[in-house]
Amino acid sequence: MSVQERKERERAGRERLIVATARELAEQQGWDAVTTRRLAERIEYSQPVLYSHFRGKREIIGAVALVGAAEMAALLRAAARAADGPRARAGALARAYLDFAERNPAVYDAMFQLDGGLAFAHDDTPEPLKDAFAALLENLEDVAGDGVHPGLFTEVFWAALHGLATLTRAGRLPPEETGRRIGLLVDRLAQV
Amino acid sequence: MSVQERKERERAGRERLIVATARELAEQQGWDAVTTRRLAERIEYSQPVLYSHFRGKREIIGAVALVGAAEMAALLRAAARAADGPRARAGALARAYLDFAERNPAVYDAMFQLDGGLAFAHDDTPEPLKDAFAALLENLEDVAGDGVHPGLFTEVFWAALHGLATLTRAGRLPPEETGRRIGLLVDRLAQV
DNA sequence: GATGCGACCCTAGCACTGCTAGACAATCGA
DNA sequence: TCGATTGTCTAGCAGTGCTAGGGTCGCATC
Repeated sequence: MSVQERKERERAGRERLIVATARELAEQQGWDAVTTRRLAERIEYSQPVLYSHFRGKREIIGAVALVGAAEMAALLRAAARAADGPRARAGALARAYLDFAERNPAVYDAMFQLDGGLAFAHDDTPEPLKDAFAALLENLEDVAGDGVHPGLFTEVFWAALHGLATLTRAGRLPPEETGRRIGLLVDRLAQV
Repeated sequence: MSVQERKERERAGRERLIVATARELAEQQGWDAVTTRRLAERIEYSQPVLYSHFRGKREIIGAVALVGAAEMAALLRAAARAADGPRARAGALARAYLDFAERNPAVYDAMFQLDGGLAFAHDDTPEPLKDAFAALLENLEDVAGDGVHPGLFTEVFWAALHGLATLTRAGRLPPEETGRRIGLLVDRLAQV
């Protein structure tokens, strides 16, 4: 029995290694550089080993996305905790969100740009994703305004942040003004 | 001389055919299905012909993006013209934008999601892209509010629309509520 | 401790991708 | 009519995600 447990531990460890290596490689050289061959070489196994853990490259991207979502949720909550008052919390949340996207572009891509084969906005949405949304929601409901559904407000707020994040990263928006854009956004969206 | 002119006309026509076919194929089966082989087969030429018009697949995507930008700019202006008053114009603009993204997902991807090798937010940004932004700007400056730079306001407004468009299309946001999200967004962002 | 079995992993290969070199044919100017 | 140039195609390269099959290792059993 203990032999089997050890094997499972080793398997789980190797799976984490795959995900961490994929993330690392993606951050270093972009997702295009994350090929199954290169990934296999870095973890010092052959390609087929990857497929004994994941159905394919898509699932690996999805796994990176889940890890990233958990990380982001924690960062968002920490940023919100450090702020005083609902409005300041909203601002801190927005800055933390864009900061995460800027510091972890590959992970952010895995979460929202690439196809990681993950379900969204459904009952079977993976927990880390729902939790990341919850981290936004619980810190925004106080500024949604009267008569506005907090969930809907959070969706709009999130979409705006997502737009800023992706357009900035793709070179569509000059990054120097990010701070002012956040200021304007929070100023207008957040009520009292 | 007229022979040369005819040849240039034919070349230009074939180039338009390539772009239109790429767009069509992408809308039908997604950009992944737009391979140089399939594209060449559809235009009834061999692959290398594509490379006599474009440096590579990237440039073809970029060409589709430019056509799309021109189309979008026209649609945005038409929608804005049909509305009465600054605020209603902003609303109409937002609906037209999301409508375009929903009706032409592949073109929208070419413009903002994929790498078409286009320069943005620079002096050498292609005219159609600058013009599409201008179409937003000229219909939003009246609702930017006092003391707010219209360009900055347009960027934020645009980012929010872009976020809604991409998250909705990727299944991250349920599409049923799109109308209410637009309502909330315009209601908060637009100042009288 | 030997043995048979099963889990595990690797080599090799498939069909596909974007892209290009070089041969060939059609068209043009003289 | 002939030579040169332009244009196009066939064939092939290196690389992609993914998989079938064989072989080797470590384990549970006798």
